Parts: sequence; structure tokens; C-alpha cells
Amino acid sequence: MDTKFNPSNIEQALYQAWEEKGYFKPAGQGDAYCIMIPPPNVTGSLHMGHAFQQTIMDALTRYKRMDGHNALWQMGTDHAGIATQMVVERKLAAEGQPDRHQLGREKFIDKVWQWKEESGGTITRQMRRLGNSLDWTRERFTMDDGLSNAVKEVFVRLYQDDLIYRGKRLVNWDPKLQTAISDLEVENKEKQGSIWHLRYPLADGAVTKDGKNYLVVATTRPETMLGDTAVAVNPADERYQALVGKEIILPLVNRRIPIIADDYVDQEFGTGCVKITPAHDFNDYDVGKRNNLPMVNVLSPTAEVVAQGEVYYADGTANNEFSADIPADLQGLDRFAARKAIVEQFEAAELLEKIEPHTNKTPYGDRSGVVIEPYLTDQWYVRVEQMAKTATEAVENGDIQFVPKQYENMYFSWMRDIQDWCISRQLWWGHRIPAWYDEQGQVYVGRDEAEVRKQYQLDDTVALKQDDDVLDTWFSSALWTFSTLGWPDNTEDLKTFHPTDVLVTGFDIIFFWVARMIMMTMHFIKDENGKPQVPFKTVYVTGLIRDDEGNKMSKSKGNVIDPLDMIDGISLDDLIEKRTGNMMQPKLAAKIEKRTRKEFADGIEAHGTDALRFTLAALASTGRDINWDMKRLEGYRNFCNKLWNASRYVLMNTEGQDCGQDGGELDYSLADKWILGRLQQTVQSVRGHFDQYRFDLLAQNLYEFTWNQFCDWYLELTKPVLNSGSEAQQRATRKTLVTVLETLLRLMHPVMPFISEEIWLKVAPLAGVNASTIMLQPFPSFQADKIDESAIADVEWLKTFILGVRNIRGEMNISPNKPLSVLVKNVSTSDQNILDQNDSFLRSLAKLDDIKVLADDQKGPASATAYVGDMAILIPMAGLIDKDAELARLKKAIDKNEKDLQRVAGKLKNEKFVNNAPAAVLQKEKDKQAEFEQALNKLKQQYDEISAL
RNA sequence: GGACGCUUAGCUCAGUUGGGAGAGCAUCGCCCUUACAAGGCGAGGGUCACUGGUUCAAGUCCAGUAGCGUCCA
Repeated sequence: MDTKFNPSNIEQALYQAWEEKGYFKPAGQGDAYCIMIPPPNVTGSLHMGHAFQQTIMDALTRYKRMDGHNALWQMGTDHAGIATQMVVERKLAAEGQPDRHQLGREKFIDKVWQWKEESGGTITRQMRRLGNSLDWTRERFTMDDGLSNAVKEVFVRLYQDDLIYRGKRLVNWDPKLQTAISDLEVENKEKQGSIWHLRYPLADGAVTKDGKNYLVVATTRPETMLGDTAVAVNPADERYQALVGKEIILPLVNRRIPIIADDYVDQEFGTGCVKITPAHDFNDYDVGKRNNLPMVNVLSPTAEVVAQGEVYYADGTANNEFSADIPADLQGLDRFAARKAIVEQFEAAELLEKIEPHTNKTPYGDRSGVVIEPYLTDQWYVRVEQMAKTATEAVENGDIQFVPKQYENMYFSWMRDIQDWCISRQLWWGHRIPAWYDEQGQVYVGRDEAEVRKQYQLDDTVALKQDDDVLDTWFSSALWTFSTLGWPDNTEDLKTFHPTDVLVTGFDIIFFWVARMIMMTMHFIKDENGKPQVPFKTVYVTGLIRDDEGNKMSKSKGNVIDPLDMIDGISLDDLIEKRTGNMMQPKLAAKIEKRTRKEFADGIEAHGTDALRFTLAALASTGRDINWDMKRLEGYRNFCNKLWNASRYVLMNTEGQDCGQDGGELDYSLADKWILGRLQQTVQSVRGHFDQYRFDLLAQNLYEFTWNQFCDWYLELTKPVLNSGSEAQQRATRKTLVTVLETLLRLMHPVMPFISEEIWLKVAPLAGVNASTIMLQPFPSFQADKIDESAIADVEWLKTFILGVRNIRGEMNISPNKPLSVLVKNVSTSDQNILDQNDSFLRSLAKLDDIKVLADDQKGPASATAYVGDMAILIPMAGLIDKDAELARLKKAIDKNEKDLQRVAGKLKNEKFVNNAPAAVLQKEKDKQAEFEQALNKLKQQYDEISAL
């Protein structure tokens, strides 16, 4: 073995072997355990969030697989409708190719499939580098035939059950992408804007109470006035009661619109008069419905003023009796240009009362970044009320549990006022809606055109045209847990693996995905008794990985760190190129470059997959965002190296030697018994942490045991045995070395798959295990009978002894190389026993020449002193230790002890404490007091003796 | 405005039912000792955001304040 762990030498070959040999497939026996991967975007690439969540999923899967479960981690990717379509459109533009509209739908979709074929392997290759034990043979894609069938099936059945409907509604419209988007894809931002106070002249000579011949309405969006169909006041507002029912003349367009009364209007806000534009504002839309107002759409799909307003009745049907003309000079203006022009015209007509600054919430499309327009269009909706009720109950009654639990509140609050789900998107890339229209616009829903014709008895003379729209990407991912297992067929896989066990995901998609998955699954999947099945029993919600300053990682900020760069390393220049390569704004690129040069002056070193995974696990405290810290990664890379070198030591001392696997006498040392016990304690707590999803504590346990127990103490304690022990002692120690290491590797494997496998393949045969992989070995089980309490206590005694000597060495700057002779005093029978039996350990670890026992009445030379209980260890000062230095050391110890004693004594003097505290607590305090007092006396005595010299 | 979360060592974070404040990194000192200098040994470092309350006892429970963050309106 190399003296340094070099991950790049081993990782890819091991992974390839695992995959080729089919180790990732379910064993076919044992209780089922299943995790469905949140399908990453097929054309995307791996980011830290993926690495984080996948590490957790893989660790869980490997743990359960080793623990005898029929474990499946289902692989699949998502077609990511808008995102992918945008990428391809940009690519076409960059290459100077015809755009999507020039190409036409079919050719464009071909291009997208081409792009998917080209780039679809990127993320799956990257995921392999993480060591993910996904079953690749079952890989699915949301647009493959099976899943597309499931989508159609679900759509048709929901339609038949009247849970899907089509209607003209106000939706969030993205004028750039020219599609509807859901509430969840809208980001509301506070913007400094204005509020315009506009005068609307009253018709027929009516006047207000204070004698004005106009009303003043306040609006943040003056351009929508072209579509106003009423002015509303509060019915209780005495200022305007007399005017309700009268009309105003809408300026610029000279349309008569009524003054209506509606509770929605806030009397306190502005003038108490509100213009109502049902086709361009969600609140107004509701007002319009309540008051049966016509709706006038004045914008085109690209948010330009149309030539003629489109008018609809409140129920969405076309209204031909009402006309909404638009002044010629405004036609075709962009919405922002229209705003400017309209305000100018109001001002010119002396109808602009005033303009006030105003901060308003403006909706932006989270993909396009443009202002979203409430827009009246025909869309498909899922009626979710009943499904939401069932889905809420599943969490309420504990069939589904969130970890951490507080996310259940988030889930409940959303479910309580859930809106019908707009599932149609005006895109080309996605599942085309299985609905056909005849020439009269009559809609027919079916799995395909043939089915529609048959079902509705439409012969070939009836021309049918399929709906142009596709379904929201989340529609297909909502079916993920069961569509991937072969639904609508009642497959063996579905019976075996559904409901799945854990969903690991970010809180940001609880609404988008988790909630919808629960709704859809419970509606379609029932057990033998007809009870709705949940998609998964546990939702483990992870936090976000942020950069070292707590900022979200994003391309535009240029602070993204690619997980693979942490694994393989990257030069500074390459990193800068990667971060600024496709930047449109040179200014931004310069800033990012500067920052990157500062943060990664030498680029990023290679750390290996195991170190990355271990870091992610160690940082995974429940539900909290993680500020990424390269230093942590470095620390855990060092940890891998530590394990590697410890293993080297074990192998150097066991390979080709008798490790007791074929019989032979075994004489276990105290250290052997101790480490075997500590190992069991570690096994127990690691299992516990796995079951509680506490990967941070689990990682800490592994780290602590490996470094602070196994390496720092046990390996050192084996040296004297291996150097000079008897054959039976050496055999027992070799056996312990390989047994502990072999077990430890299995314990680590779920988190650190590569290094554990690499070492295990060498160590296992020495421990009597011959197999081709650690992956399919049993996960260590807790064996209480291997814990030898007295061995643990005795080793603690030895540690105290050794630490006492080391402390003096350290404080006195005595070289660790210089052997010392020490004297011991006040030696009890049990002290004497331990001393006799562990002489070689003490000599070796404390680097001692000699340990002499001093009779109780014998006075030793002037010495620096350490204690193990009552027993004193004397290190003669002569020639080694400066008097003042020793006095200073003692003073420090005395101060510390006095502080401790004071605290404890204070407690014990408090009658209330003595009377109220539980007996065990009280006794503990008393013991402590005695202990501190004793120690203090000794230290003080020692101090006096030395100062008298 | 409502809900939730966070505030612990210089930095990143643990702290499980209330009972002597922890880890990693960083810092300081001594060591290239045949597993490991990506290391060994030793040491220093905290008004647990603030205020009040409950309790014999509060980082931990309760109330409030401040700052930060997220979601919703």
C-alpha cells in the first residue's frame, strides 16, 4: 500500500466492478426497502444539493442492503419541461439555427430528444462518481413509454372522475416563455414603484358628495385601465353610497362602466374607490365573478396592448354584446410603454390627480425573470380538494412522517388553502395533453385518438385535433413512486416495493412535488382492502447547501462548487473558466474571477469521493442549511488518510502471519478486550443514529472511534505486544487487529464506500472472511457480551497514567524521545495488579525506562507529580525540570481544582439542593467534592514541598 | 402582517428526558519516534444573542426583546 491514500487510483475501478457484477440490484430476498430518487433533470449536471441528498440516500440504501433487506434505490431522470426547452432554444440561437417557431413543433422536439441523447449521460456519469448504489438497470425517464402511459392513464381517469376540468381562468402568465405557470413558480419581490391616482369622470352629470364630477381611483398598474369594467366602493362607505349603480365614463376609451359595491374594497386605502379589471388582476377577477362583470383582456400573450379588447362573460364564455375598443395610438405598445403613454394622456387630459411612491409586491417568473402577468386563458386544472384532504390525513395520523417534524406544519398550512392545480403549459417539450377537439371546439379525452373516436363514435369524417399544450412537469413526477414500478400494471415490483420507505428531498419542493405525490399516489394506489397507499413512510427533509458566507450557490453569483471538482480537484484557471465561461455580463465575470482567485488561490485539491461524502454526512444535522466549509472537507480527507495508514499498519503486522483464524492459543491483552468493547459500543450508537437519520452524529462516532480510540490508543497498545509478546499474545492481538478493522470497515461502508471496500478486500481474508465485496456483507450487529466493563475501566486507568506523564513532558518541554524513569507511590493492591500486568504498555506509551514502586513511608526525590486516583507518579526533577516551571504548572492545576471545588461545595451547602435533588445526583456531587478536595490537598502539599526546595 | 427556524470557542457546527460547556478546523509550544508531517504529544480559548420567569438546578423549559433567515399573505 502507498503511504498516502490516493482515491483516484481506486474509485472508478471499484464502481465499475460493482455495477458490472450487479451488486446494486435488489437481492430478491429479505424485507423490501426502497428509496425513489428525486429524478434529476436529465440534461442537467450535478450540484452540491444532489451530492448531499444522494449521499444520504446511498448511505441508507447500503446500510439496509447490508442489513439483509431487499434493497432498491430506484434510478430515474426528469424531462424538466421549461428548463430543457429553454436550454435547447438558447442552443439553437447560439448556433444560428432556425428557432423553434421556424422549425415547427415536430422538428423542434426532435432537436430536444437529440440534446437529451447528447447530454443525458452527463449527470448519470457524475452520479456514478459519487459511488451511488442505484439500480441502473431499472433506470426510468419521465418521457419514456411506460411513464408516458402512466401519465395518460392518470389524466384520463381523473377526467372521467371529474377531477380534471378545462376552463378559462386567470393564470400566472409568463410573457417571455409564453406559458402559464403555477403559483409556486412565481416569486414575489418587493419593488419600489408608484401608485397613480386617476380621475374617472362620472357619467350623466352625477357628482360626489363634495361636488366633484369625477371619482379618483388609485392603481399601481395604470395600463390595465383599458380593461376596467367597473369601479368598486365599499357598501358601507357613506361617501359613495349614493353613487352605487351610477356609471362613469372610462377615460381614453370612453366606455361606460358601473359603480358597484363590494366588501373587498378597503375604505381606508387610497380614496376608497377601486378600479376593477377582472382580466388582469386576481382580486379583481374575484370581484368580477361576484358581481357578474364582463372581463376584458387587453394584452397579447407577449404582454402588448391588443387592437381590440377580448370580452368574456364572468363564466369565461365569449361576450359579443360588449365591445372594448382600444385607441389606435396605444395598440401594439408593450405593457410598460403603454403605462407611460396612458399616464401621459391622463395628465394631458388633467385626469392625473397625483403620483405617490409605493412599494409593491411584484410577481416574477422564477425561470424567465420577467414580470408575470395575470392573464385570462383556457387551461386544464386538477380539482385537488378531496385529494388534499386524504393527503393531509395521512400526515396527521402518522402514516407519513416528516423528519424533522416541523416541516409538517409547512405541509399542513399549504394543504389547508390549496388551490386547484393548473397543469397545462404552453410548451412543446413534455407530455402532450390527451385531449382532442372537433371543429366546433368540443373536447374529447382519451388515451389516444383511436380510443376517442371509438368511445365517442366519431368516424373519419370528423376532423380531430389534439390539444397543443403539454402537462406541467410535476404532473409526471407526482406519479413517480408508482409509475417507475410499472403501474398501471399491477407488477410484482409494485407489490414488493410500494409503499416506499424514505423520500429524501429539499424543503423547497414540498409543495411542488412531495404534496402532489402524496395526493396522486393515495388516489390511485390502494392496498388489498382498498385503503389508499402512501407513496413513502418518511420524508427526510434536507437543508440547502450554501457557500461559506451563507449565500445560495448560483451560477449568476459565480459561487457554485462542483462536487466533482472537490473529488478530483481543479486548477484555479479552470475553475475561473468554469465559473465565468458563459457569462453575458463581463463586469460580473470580473467580479466573480476576483472572488474566486481570493477564495481558491491554489485551485481546489483532490479530496476523493469518500471524504466528500463523509463531510456531507457530518454536516447533515437535521433540517438546517449548511454553510459549506472547505476546511471540513480537508479534515475529513485527512481522516481517510488516517484510516488508510492505520490499515497499512494492521496489514504490515498481520499479512502472512498467524492471525488465529485456524485455531491456536489466544491470550488477549487488556487492550484487546477494551477495543473490542469500544467497537461494540460504536456499533450500537451508529445503528441508532442511522435509524434516527442523524448522519452528523453517526459520522462523529465513526471519526471518534477510528481516530481517538483505535488509532491513538489501540494501535499504540499493540506495539509492545507485537514486539515482545508471547506467541499466544501476538496471535490474539493480530486477531483483534484484523477483526476490529474488518468490522469497522463494514460499519463505515455505507458512508465511505470506496476506501472501505479497497481496504476490506485486503483485510477480510485475514479475518477469515472470503468474499468479493464488502457491499453485500452483513452490517455489524451489536453484541453486548463483547463489552468487558472491567477492561474498559482498567484501560481508563492506564490512559490516566500515561496522560499524566505526557502532560508533565509537554508542560516542561521534555522531548518525547527522552526516556524517563518514574516512581510510583501510594500503590493499592489493584493498582499494583494493573501495573504488573501492563508494564510494557506503560513503558511504551509513556516512553519510560523504568517504573519503581516507592514504599509508603519512603520519601521520594523532588519530583513533578501526576496522580491516578490516590496513586502518585513521581518524575524526578533533577536535571530535567525547572523549579519555577513546576510551581507554575502546579498553580494552574490548583486554581482549576479550587474553582471546581467551590462550585460543588456551593451546591452542597445549599439546603434546597440537598433536600430536593435526586439521591443519585446528590451522591455524585458528594463524590466529586471528595475527589476535588483530595486532589487539591495533594497539589497544595506538592506545591509547598517544591517551593521549599 | 402571519408561521416556522436560527443566534454556543476566531471559523463551521454538535449538545438527545433540565444535573460537571463539546467536535473539526484555526491558534500556541515540543517532536520528521520504522502506520500516518494530510502526522504525533501537550496547551490555551466560550457572559451559550439579550431581559425576565419557572426550578434546589436552565445552553436546555416558559414569556418577551433584538438581529438574521425561510415560507406564506
